[in-house]
Amino acid sequence: MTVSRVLRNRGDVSEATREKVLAAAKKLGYVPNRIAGALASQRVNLVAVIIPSMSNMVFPEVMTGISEVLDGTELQAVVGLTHYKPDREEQVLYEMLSWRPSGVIIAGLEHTDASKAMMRAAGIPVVEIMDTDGEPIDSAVGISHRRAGRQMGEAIVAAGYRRIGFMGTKMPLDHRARKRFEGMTQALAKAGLEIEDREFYEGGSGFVKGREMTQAMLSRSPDLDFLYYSNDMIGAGGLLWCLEQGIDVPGRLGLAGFNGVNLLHGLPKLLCTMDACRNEIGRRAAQLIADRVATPDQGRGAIIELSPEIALGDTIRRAAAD
Amino acid sequence: MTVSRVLRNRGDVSEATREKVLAAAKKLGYVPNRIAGALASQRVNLVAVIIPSMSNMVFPEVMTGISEVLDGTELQAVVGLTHYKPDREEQVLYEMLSWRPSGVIIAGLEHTDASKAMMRAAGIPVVEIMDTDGEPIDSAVGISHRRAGRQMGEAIVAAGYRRIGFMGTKMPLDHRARKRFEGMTQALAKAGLEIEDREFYEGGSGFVKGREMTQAMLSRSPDLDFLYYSNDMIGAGGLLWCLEQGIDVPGRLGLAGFNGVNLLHGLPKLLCTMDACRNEIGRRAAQLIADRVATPDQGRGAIIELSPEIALGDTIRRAAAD
DNA sequence: ATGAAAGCGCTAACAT
DNA sequence: ATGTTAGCGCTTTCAT
Repeated sequence: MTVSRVLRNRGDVSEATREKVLAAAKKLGYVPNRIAGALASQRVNLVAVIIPSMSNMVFPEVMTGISEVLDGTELQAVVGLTHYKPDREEQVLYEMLSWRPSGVIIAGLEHTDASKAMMRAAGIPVVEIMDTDGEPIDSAVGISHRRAGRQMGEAIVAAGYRRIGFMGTKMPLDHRARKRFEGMTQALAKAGLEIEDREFYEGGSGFVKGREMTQAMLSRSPDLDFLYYSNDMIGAGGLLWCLEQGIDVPGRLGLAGFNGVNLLHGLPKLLCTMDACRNEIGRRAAQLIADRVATPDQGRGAIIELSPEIALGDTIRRAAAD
Repeated sequence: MTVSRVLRNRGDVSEATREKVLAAAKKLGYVPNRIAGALASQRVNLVAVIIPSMSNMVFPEVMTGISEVLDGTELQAVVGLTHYKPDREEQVLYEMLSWRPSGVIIAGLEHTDASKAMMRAAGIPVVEIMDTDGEPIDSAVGISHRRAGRQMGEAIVAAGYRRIGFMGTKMPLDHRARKRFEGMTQALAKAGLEIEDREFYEGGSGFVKGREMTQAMLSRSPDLDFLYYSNDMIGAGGLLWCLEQGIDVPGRLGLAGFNGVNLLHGLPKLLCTMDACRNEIGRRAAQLIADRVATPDQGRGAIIELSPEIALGDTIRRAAAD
């Protein structure tokens, strides 16, 4: 009836009745039932966001980017966490699609066949984020982690380092970390080098982890002259340890991380890193969805590859050519 | 029809038909429409989680706690962000309640009258988290920030510090930070002391912010012998700066933060802090909701106050009584 | 500018 | 063990 029209600011309703309805609604604490609304209208203003975790630095920032854009629209993000498990991802996706969202933003390009089938069958815009090394189902926004690893490898070689150690998470399913590692390996190989030592850890990434691993690796392989960390948190821990030991960074030993975590600016030395473009990825992905919702038959299959630069900081030698 | 029964594992269905239905569903990529289901059954397995932000350390950990518990149930968290703005909270709440969730977990005890009315009228379990200094609408899980501030103040006084400076966010609406500040002031007053200098900042909490503020405050008030930071990130920045300046910490100058951010273990010195019990708050709140959903007429109005201890660390003098 | 009626895709209760 | 029927609370369309 008329009430419905008022609450959606739709159709022609006289100002008088309009106000009357609004007043009554407020007094009764009436909240409309969107479930019924969505069922009747076949429209749901929800965007499913499916990401591995909230406990590292990266995804909260992606979420912030998504919110920045969606807050300017009718759309609402709904988050589901997969904990890097493909079958959990499948289940979360199923749950979310059962609410018939207007779009899906999902981390990564690797999914189970069932997940892919569901996303294709859903008939809604799907944006795969973080990574562009692979074949997206529909659209993608991210960076090439393989290239990121390669660029860092090239920078390390160019700076004159030769004996490189690697530290990362023990996560066979963190495809992006794997791709960075592959890129780095490839760049080193081109210079006739190999990773000399490596160490993998489980659990949260804190400073302590970085310290412990660095100590372990350097006592095992004291001749290393560069340490590449798969994220900035452990890199920062390693940096603090090295400085305490009086190790000359970046002269005797170079260090680099990944992610470009701004919160860490303010360490005794600025860690060499590479921005993962977290906020921008979130914003661009949300924009893609918003545009597709507004204009359903445009922009399918868009691929946006961002190109972060290395931030050299103070932990890698500058101008080795001098 | 029967299909519905199969997909919900309900009622008596023969194994044969069951399998047939499942196979067909999988092949067609069929995902049931929960909107219709929810409308028909008047049950929605969603829990609305309403928090200020995702970009500091605290709420992602609360979310992790919530997920840990909810993952063992049929319930699903749906997050809405308020950015510390009461009217945005009201709007987000309205949006979420319109989906008729099974429960609400909301940060803080301060809400607009309209928000409170909505929550009371919703007829579902509501758990207000983080804070217990006030009157909850229904249940609450948190710590007393006033007491936390007081305890820290007492510890500072007991350690023999006398000239205290405070640094916090310029956030009139961060009630918990405000309550901690009040508690601290009160404890100092009892010892005849006052905060001698204070500084407030805007924007993200990074190490750099802590460094800059510490430098500014100490050059303005060089006689301070203790600095209390409203969070660990800026405290860590301050600590790093002080150590670089060669300031004797905790001898000449004591430092303390708040939150108990484990990621920061591994700094050159362990920052004195107080755990905000983020993960446990999330878990207990989720448990409260889960229990109420299982047994609707039990546990209304439960108030769980957690009692974190001060973690002295290395930045406050021990055993001043010696 | 307002009212009336049909139906969105399920679940619940009741047949069979 | 399976089929049938009547809504759930809205939106949409058509009528007034």
